[in-house]
Amino acid sequence: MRLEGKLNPEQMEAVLQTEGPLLILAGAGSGKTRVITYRIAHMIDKGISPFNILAITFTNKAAEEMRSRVDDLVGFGADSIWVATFHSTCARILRRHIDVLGYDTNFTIYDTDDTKKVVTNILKKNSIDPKKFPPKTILSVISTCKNEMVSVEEYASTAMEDFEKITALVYREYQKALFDNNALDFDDLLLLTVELFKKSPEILENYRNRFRYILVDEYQDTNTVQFSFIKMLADKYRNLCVVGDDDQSIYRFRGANIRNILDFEKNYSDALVVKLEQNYRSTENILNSANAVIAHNNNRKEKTLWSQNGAGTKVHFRHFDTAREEAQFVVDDIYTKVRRRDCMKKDCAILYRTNQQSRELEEVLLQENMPYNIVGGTNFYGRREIKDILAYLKTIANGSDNLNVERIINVPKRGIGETSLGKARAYAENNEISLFETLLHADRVPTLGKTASKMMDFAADICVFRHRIAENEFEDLPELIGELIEKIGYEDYLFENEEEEDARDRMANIDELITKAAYFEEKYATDNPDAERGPTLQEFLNDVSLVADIDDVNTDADRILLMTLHAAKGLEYNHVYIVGMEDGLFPGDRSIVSADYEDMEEERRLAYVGITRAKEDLTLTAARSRMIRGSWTSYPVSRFVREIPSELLDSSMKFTTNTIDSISTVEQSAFKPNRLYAGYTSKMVNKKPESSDNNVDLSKKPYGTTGLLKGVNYSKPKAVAKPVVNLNPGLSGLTKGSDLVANTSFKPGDRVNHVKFGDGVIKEIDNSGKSTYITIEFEEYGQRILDSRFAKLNLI
DNA sequence: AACCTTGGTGTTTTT
DNA sequence: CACCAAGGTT
Repeated sequence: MRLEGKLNPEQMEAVLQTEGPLLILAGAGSGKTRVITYRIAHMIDKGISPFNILAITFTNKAAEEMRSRVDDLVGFGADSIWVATFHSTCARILRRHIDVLGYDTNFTIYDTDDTKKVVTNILKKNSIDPKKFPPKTILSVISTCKNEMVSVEEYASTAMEDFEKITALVYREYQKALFDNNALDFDDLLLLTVELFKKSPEILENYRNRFRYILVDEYQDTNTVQFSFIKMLADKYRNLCVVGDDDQSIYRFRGANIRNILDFEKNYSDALVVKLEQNYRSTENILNSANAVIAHNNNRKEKTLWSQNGAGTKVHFRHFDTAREEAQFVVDDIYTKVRRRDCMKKDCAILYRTNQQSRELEEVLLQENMPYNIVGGTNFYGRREIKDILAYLKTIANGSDNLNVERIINVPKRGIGETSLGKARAYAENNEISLFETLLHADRVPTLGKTASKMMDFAADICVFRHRIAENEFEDLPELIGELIEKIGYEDYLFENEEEEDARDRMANIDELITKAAYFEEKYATDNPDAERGPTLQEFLNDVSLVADIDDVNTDADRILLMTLHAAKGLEYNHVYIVGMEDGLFPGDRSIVSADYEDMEEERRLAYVGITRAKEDLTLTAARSRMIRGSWTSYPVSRFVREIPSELLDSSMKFTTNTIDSISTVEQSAFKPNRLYAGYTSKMVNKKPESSDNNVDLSKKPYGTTGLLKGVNYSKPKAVAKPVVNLNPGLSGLTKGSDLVANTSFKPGDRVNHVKFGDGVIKEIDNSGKSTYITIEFEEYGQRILDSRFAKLNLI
């Protein structure tokens, strides 16, 4: 392979340095991916076995791209390089060895939804008020602990305040619950791998010898446990190359430790440091704008990015009255460019700070008939029907996973309600067995009655699938999923319980899941050409649990792409629009009021990332008011816009100076440091901007919001209140409704009092149906038919 | 047991 | 606004 003429001197230096610790500080657009791929290709050229190379990327998409580009360069062998994300790398390692830590290798990976349910259950069990101690907050503390490798004991020993003590308690029970369910959260994947390495030096040695050459991309976004993982692996051969840009560190909120990159030279004193400062991506106006913004940060490695791409057009800034007008402008602008053949739709990206901002844009795009793709937001794998089917598959794969069993036990409806489930749950706990095990032998659970057989039928169905998988009876994953849906009657269930249109949409989603499974089979066959079998169910579930939104984006289709600034990292587009450039939105109000200046610096880095995504053309927009959380809110123009020198800006706004004084008085008045929110709402500004006449009905879209999504009710069975009148004098308290029917002590002609309808006379008692229905003529409410199981009646 | 309505609440970004 | 949990109704 020839390197001459393909790389600049710094890039060349990085590529040729294959041994020892190496830090590549790669500015935005400086040809980072090119350096990485050439470096790997060069290593293989030199005779290093691809089998000994580990490359960690941030997303699966980046991994795939890296592999295919190395493949293009070397022509063969690239498929034996281990290229994967931190999380999937650890998941793969743990699938082999986690039994060392007492877990079973068929563990389930819990997503944020799942972990929130676990914590909510723990709070309930301990009668802790979720209002005072929100699960989300507790979880974020637990996550921080895990990222920082702080064990339950360590955290508990330092816990002083109430919140910390509660969190310590929940942390302990949470970890136990995950263990009992044989489940891991995202952070566990990293943490337990490090623990595994500590516990078993042989296993560590094994991987050290395999991964003699390690490369980590996006190093600025690694956290402490990831650092530890890498360090353990790299310590023997010390061939560690890390690539990153401290100015693009945007994941502090999830534990990324910028010191990892800033202190790399301290940790590896013999490290070679290469700086890539020539930008090949953007025009000078765009690059200089980015440089000007990021220069306002203090905590950074000094560097100056330069470009030879020519000045290009200025950066555009447009200010609108409403978010709707802003969206309309962006869509019209793209439409005009596309019509003039300046670019294709897929050359355009619209970026925003928060996912909810996509809604307004989506409405306009639909209205204008512009094809688009939204990255993330309402996650495909978060949809109810997908979670249901996956919960079945996870139950088939891992019988200890109580959470997923609870999700599906009555979906589709099997007549197993909260009361019976509560009994089974209690039995499982008392006997220290899993819920699934209990269901399998539900006849041993006292007082379940007929529900026991329903439970056993359910458990038996699952067992049949397990057995058939073990016997290799399924051709492939799509066949397995197809038969599962058939067996449980999921399609009928959807159509019986929902509007036809909604049910159809959900089935379309399930078809999509089956398509993904088929695609996974295909990819597996390509990646493992010598494999004698297809992928296992676990491997599929692994993959599904660890996809990032961005991984699924189809870049071939000619569509406008919409995504958050975070999702855009690592990507580039000819035409970039960043919407919602408002102080309060971007930077977010939290970072504005925060006492920690790092919060604002991280927002600024995010702005830097956004700006540097643009190659030719960058447009920034803002709205004077927009609907946020149901009320109209106004924010001033973002400081990041004002940090761009005016000579680089083509602006509709009159800047007098680049200070806060250039904002109108009304907007300035919003800047009260002691207020939680930096904006003001419709109560303060009496303006309700236009709406409606060209509104697109979003409710027609699939997975509309209201009424469709029903969570599983995990509420603890509460003590049953004594009925006003014991309808069944033979039994004390309430039992199953059907038992009451025969013994009802009312008869036609009786005068009764109803708790809500007042007094009345019984006209008729009908017990031909599944319950007893009492027809009563009320004095004030007229004739009513009440169900004897629930009606609270007093004989008078 | 299942459904529907109400009310209270929270808010970035994501593997 | 939009989501969820709790409570009431059939």
